[in-house]
Amino acid sequence: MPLVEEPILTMRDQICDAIRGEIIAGKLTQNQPIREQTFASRFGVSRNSVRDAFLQLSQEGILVYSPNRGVRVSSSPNKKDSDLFRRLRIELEIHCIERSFKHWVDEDDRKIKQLLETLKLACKQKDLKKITETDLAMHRFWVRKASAEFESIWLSITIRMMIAYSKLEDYMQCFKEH
Amino acid sequence: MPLVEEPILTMRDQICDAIRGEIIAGKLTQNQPIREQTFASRFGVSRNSVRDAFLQLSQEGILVYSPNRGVRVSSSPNKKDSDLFRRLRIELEIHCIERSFKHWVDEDDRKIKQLLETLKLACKQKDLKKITETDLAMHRFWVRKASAEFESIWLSITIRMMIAYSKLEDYMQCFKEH
DNA sequence: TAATTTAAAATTGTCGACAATTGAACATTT
DNA sequence: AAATGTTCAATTGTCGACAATTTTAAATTA
Repeated sequence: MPLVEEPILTMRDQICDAIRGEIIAGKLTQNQPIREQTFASRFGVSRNSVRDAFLQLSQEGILVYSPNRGVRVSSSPNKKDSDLFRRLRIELEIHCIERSFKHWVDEDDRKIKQLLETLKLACKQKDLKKITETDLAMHRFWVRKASAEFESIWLSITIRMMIAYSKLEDYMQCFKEH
Repeated sequence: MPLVEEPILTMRDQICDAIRGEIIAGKLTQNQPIREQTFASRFGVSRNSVRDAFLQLSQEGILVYSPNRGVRVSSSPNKKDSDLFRRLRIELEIHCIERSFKHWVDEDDRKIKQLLETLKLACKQKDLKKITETDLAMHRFWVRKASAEFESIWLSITIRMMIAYSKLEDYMQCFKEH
């Protein structure tokens, strides 16, 4: 039996992660409509599971849902909005760190250190896709550690920022904070 | 043709609103499991639509989802967490007000004034259910006016607060702010 | 009796089929 | 030609059925 309960990945979560990845990687452009059948065929599942994922991602804000018209990739927020998202995100993360500080164990430390190394390497290589992915994974790790309750809110906010910014400076800045 | 486009209410949205209402009204208690079939029968729809609503409410944080085990009403956050939620909520609402200020029209003013009257009355009668509902509707109104993008995040945060607090003082305090 | 195993019932997960809605191309009217 | 109406294909919405999983209850064993 594992010490820390690993979260069960549902089909829906897998599809969500895949779509998020494609959007962050820039494979899907802004306002592009996304069809249920396309992804159903790609993953070899029925439309129903894809539909679940679409609804979740809409709630998350990375997709925009219109009744009877399906979903499209949401457009990036303006400067003021993404500044707000950044503030909210930082406030949330600080809270999560404080909250999970006392439950911190060596295992976690190793995990974070490893992710930091990956991030450092990715920064040097200026591999934006990898930087984004690793950064997301790292922050997500300790937010989830604090509470699964926070994870969904945090993800909603962060994912919107990620649509907006694809600049290297932001990630350099993130180092400082760590 | 209406001047302002009214949002289309899907079956899913209707079910979500109903469940939110029941939770806020205290008909569903903390950690109580909720069955798909129960609500499917109640609304006269198939389990699929109810399932969609459950997933959305889980993403929102008012329900907690476990794979293969369904959903349960989430438990109320502790003091520190709900304080965080309150800060985030206020920051979001201020942003939304600033954002939508220039697009404000008389129609909106009337709507808000009317809601405020209802709220005042409810406060005098100490009708907690009605206070909560009206307060929610009012704030939601101008958040949505600012941007539908914000609405889901705002709702996630606010709904968590509402689970936590059912005190009158909070609502009296909200007056001051208006 | 307490612990374990087994069987059955309840519940969620997934699918394919069809209904309802939308969008686009084409035809009709003014 | 522009506006309106009509058909048809593509897409989403909903349903019922069955598979997979979990929970509950009963039976068995030590």
